Amino acid sequence: MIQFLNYLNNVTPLSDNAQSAIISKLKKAKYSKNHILIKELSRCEHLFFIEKGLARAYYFKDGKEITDWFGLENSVIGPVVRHFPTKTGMHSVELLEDTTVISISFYDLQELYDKYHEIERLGRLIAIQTILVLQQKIDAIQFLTAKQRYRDFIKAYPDLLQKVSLGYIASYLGMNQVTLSRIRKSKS
Amino acid sequence: MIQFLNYLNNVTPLSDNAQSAIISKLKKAKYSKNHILIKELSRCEHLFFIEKGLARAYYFKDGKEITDWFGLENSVIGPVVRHFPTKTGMHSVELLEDTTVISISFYDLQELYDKYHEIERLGRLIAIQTILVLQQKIDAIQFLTAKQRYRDFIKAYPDLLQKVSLGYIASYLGMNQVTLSRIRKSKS
DNA sequence: CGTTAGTTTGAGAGGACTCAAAGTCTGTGG
DNA sequence: CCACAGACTTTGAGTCCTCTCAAACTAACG
Repeated sequence: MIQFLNYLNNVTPLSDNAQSAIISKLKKAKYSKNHILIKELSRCEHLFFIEKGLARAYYFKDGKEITDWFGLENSVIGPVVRHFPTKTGMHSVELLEDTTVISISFYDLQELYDKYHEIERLGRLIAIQTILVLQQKIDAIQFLTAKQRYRDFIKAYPDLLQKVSLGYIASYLGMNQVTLSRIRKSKS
Repeated sequence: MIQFLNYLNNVTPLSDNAQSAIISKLKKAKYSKNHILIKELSRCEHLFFIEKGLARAYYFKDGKEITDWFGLENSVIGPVVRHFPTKTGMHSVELLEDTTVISISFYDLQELYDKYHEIERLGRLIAIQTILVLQQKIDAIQFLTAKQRYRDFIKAYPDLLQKVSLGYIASYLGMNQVTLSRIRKSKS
């Protein structure tokens, strides 16, 4: 569990009290590749932390699957992607490798928010980090060409290229899979 | 100031204590049209609430001005747009009408966060609202055509059309001003 | 090996952009 | 009260990026 606490302390330092309160609510679990960790994100009752492994969030848009988010090790699912109902429909999270996750129920989380001011702060700061990520994403979609977005992606996640199929990356980058293939070919 | 408190209470109900603590830190001011309310957002020391009037946030991208955000009455500047340094450079807020704003310094705000758990929660919830707005924006840019985005804009802000010049709206919607002009013409 | 998922390639279409010029509106000064 | 400068909007022509549809490959797995 130490890894998760490190992650949290890195956002904002927590007291020993708060830390052990958090620990008492955590559960660890291991799932294998292709497991659907979350069927319907908006109805998911838990927040997850990926200790080891890899995940992706996706949904359907006009019959096509859109990958929204990649969950590398040491990332949190819940605050990061939309965990609110959308008209778009199902938003799911699938594991792309054997993965160890740590979870806490939203019920317990809410209780911790109520009880510990500092945990509430933690939540605020994580939300703000998410805002920054989304703003960067907006900039990328709005101003960069498909080629530039792909290049940035390679820089940011060099190892994902091997692990993840082209189609997932293409939809993540907001472009057609065919387009990505051509871009990759034309490498330069 | 009651209007601002209503706004806040609407996000999450605040105790009388917290409310009067907030009130004691607020300042009201009135500025006229074209006034630059914030020169450099990332260095701005205050959070603003628009009680009456209209504002826009903008920045420069490759020499062109991009409008990022419109501040209608009852909206907050600070958490809503990026108030963090960006490589992009200057991010400013300009008033488009004579405007009454209520402000609080970030220093005081931090103090309130420290002192009142419930205000920290308020901050968290406002951040989450912002996340939702940004996700909608991403969906719009990524999946809707320029025409559709314009239509949605008209629905969402019907009165802004009269008040704001085309160029601002175009960049807000992530399209060329010339394109917007054609779209508007082709109405349907 | 055959079946299926995933990737590449080709041809053609369309949306949005750029550059450029013409029109329109608005406010100020003569 | 008119005229003109400056700002904003419209229109035209041409280009490019990305998409779609379709078909050919390739790789992986049972």
